[in-house]
Formats: sequence, structure tokens, C-alpha cells
Amino acid sequence: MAVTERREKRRLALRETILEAAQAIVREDGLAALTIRKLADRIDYSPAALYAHFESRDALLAAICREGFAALRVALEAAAAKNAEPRARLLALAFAYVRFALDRPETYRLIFMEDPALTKGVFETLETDDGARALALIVAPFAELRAAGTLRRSADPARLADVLWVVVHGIASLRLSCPALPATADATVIATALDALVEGWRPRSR
Amino acid sequence: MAVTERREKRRLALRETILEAAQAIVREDGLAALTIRKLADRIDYSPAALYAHFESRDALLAAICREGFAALRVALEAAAAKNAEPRARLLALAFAYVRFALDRPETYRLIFMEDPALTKGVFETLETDDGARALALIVAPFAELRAAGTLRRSADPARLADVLWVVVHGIASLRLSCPALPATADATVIATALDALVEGWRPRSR
DNA sequence: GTCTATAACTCGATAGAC
DNA sequence: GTCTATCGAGTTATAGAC
Repeated sequence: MAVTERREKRRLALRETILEAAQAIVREDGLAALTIRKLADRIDYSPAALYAHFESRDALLAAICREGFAALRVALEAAAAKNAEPRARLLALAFAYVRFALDRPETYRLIFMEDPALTKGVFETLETDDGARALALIVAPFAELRAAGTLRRSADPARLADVLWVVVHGIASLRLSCPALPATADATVIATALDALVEGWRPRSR
Repeated sequence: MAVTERREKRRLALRETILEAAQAIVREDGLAALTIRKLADRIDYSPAALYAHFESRDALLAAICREGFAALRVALEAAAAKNAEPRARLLALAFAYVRFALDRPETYRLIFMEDPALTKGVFETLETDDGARALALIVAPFAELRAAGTLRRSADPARLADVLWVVVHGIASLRLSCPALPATADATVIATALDALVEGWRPRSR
């Protein structure tokens, strides 16, 4: 079946080409600029051809979302791998998260700031549960800090991780929609919040 | 000049009618559902008539934004007024903020999660500087806590206020776009973050 | 599978009559 | 100011030829 095999290979390659071109358009001109016509034009196919690979524009968006989220997880894993010390790792994770959002604003926007239905659908179909793995990266350092006695026994690592996530998402999404607004620099907000979380949950002196 | 006066009054009333209908559509079906045609239909005017009152759809959106932000400020002021004690006031402000976003999701989205250009334009033309007044509501309690010796002298109230704002915006915007996501309840995230900020910046024991 | 061609819409905005 | 009528440009999606 070498023929059908090659055909399948070509098919997947074209799908990939479409996806990459779509991401490029979204990256360059934003989500609203992604139209089937423009996309087809860019890769020299007719608009109708795309429908053989993606059911609809929404299906295409979902695919972009999934790829984007996977990239975010990779960026976070890279940041985590470089820092053995838990607190430094948390700081690195927070910076990597915000950096990802600022580097790929339209992708981040698509994943976390647009249509809830799209986001929901994407998170439900993530392979290998990217979502849980990404969150686990943030939970782990808090758990380590607690195990080391730096945090109280009553401090719940999952809860602290959610707070930190809320902080970094808050920074990212504000910068994407009202860039001028939090007067405080991103790095300062991250450091202040993380310091507060760790210091605020340190075991009481006595 | 009683005639022109009455005419002006009617004119303003119609402008108000348009604005309210537009807000209703946005509230009910979202920003994308707000079209000139649908709006005109709703108030039994022709599409063209609206252009006598708003230069463009964008101008209409900006007006909705301004009204929405004013409403947010009012909600925050009400929350602040009910709590003399600074820490309780911060908690109440945080809850009021998130509640506003959840009560009027599409309005909140329009103000803080959509087009940066729109947001920028709106914040630059806010009358009586609503923006600064709203932020001042959050800065004040932190300043009071510091003055009372509950926070270190080195704790900057404006910086802590920015962090708290980032937290509440983070919660609000995540709930609007991925409702399922932070597993931790909103109230818990707020309480955890606020506790951390205050406890983490308490004067060192010695 | 991919093409051309087009259906069947949507939209914002404007011209010109009244 | 408000109307009707329409322009011009946009969209997703599909029918049918190849």
C-alpha cells in the first residue's frame, strides 16, 4: 500500500501547511484577519480546497489553539527544567508564561481570552492532557516548598498555584488589551505577588 | 430659545435610547451581535438614522465602554463606602469587582478584554478621570494599612494595589473565557491572594 | 482532492428624497 | 432628522466540473 501511504503523507503535509499559514496570519494580523479566502490565497489554493482538510473555520481555530497550548506547555517545561530550586523555578515559570503571551499575543488571546465554547472544546480534546501537565509544573514547586518547611503545612500547593496562575494570566491579558495600564512593571508585579505568596504562607514564627 | 432647547432634549433622549438598546444587545448576545441593522430594528428606526447620533459603530462601542466603566466605578465606590476597616474594604472591593465582571460579562469584556485601541481611546477620554478615581479606591486601604503599621514602610500601596487588580482581573477574565478553569473558587483565590499580600508584607518580627 | 464559480448571506456606511 | 435604496466589500460554505 505504498501509494495510499504516500498520498496520506502528502495529505498530512498539506494540512500542516494550511495550519502554519493560518498561524502566520493570526500572528501577523490578528484573529479577525484569518479568513478562508486570505488563507487559501496565501498558500495558492482555492478556498474550497481547505474544506477537505478542515471542516470549518472554527475547526481550524481549534487546531491553532491546540498547537498553541502545546507550545505554551513546552515553554513552561523548558523554564522549569533550568531551575532546580523551587522558588527560582516559580519565578522562571511566571516569566516564561508572560513572555509567551507577549510573544504570541494573538495565539494567547485565542486560547485564553476569546470564545469560551472554543476554549472548552479545546481543553476537552487535549491529547495527553497537556492542561494538567502544565498546571502540575506550577503546583510542584509549591509542594516542594511546603515539604521543605518553607511553607505552612496548611498551605495548599494547588490553591497557591491557581493564585499564581491567576496573577500571570491577569498580567498577560491586561497587557494585551490595555497595554498602558498596570503602571507597575510586569517583573515587579510577578515578584511582589510571588514574594507575598511565599512570605505570607511561611510558618508562623511561634 | 425654548424650541431649540426642547429639540436638544429630544435629541439627547434618542441618543440615550440608542445607547441603552445597544447595551441590551451586547448584554444579551455579545459584542459581535451588535450590528447597526439589528440595533435600528430594535428601536424602530432605519439604520441610517443612527448615524445622526453616532459617527460610527466604533463610536457607539466607545460610548458603551465609558458608561460601563462609570458603572464599575460606582459599584466599587458602593463597596468601599460600606467598609471602614481597610482590610475588609479591600475584600469587599475585590468581590465587587469580580461580581461586576460576572454580572455584565460582555460589558467587562468590551472594556478590558477586546481591542486595545478602543480601550486606549476610552481611557484617554474618561471624564473626571474615572480611571484614577477607581484605582485610588484600591490604593487607599493599602496606604491606611501601612500607616497603621500593619504593612512594612517599604510596602508601596500603589504596587500592592496593582497586584490586587491583576488578581481580580485575572479571575474575572478567566471566568469569562474558560469558566471551568481555575479549580479554586473565586472567593478562595481572592482571600488567599489578599491574605498573602497583607501577611507577606507585615513588618518583620525583629 | 482540487478546481472554478457562485449561492446566499452578512456587514457598515452613504446618497439623495422628503 | 429620518427615510428608502443601495453601494461595495466582506463572509462561509457548497455544487459541479475535472
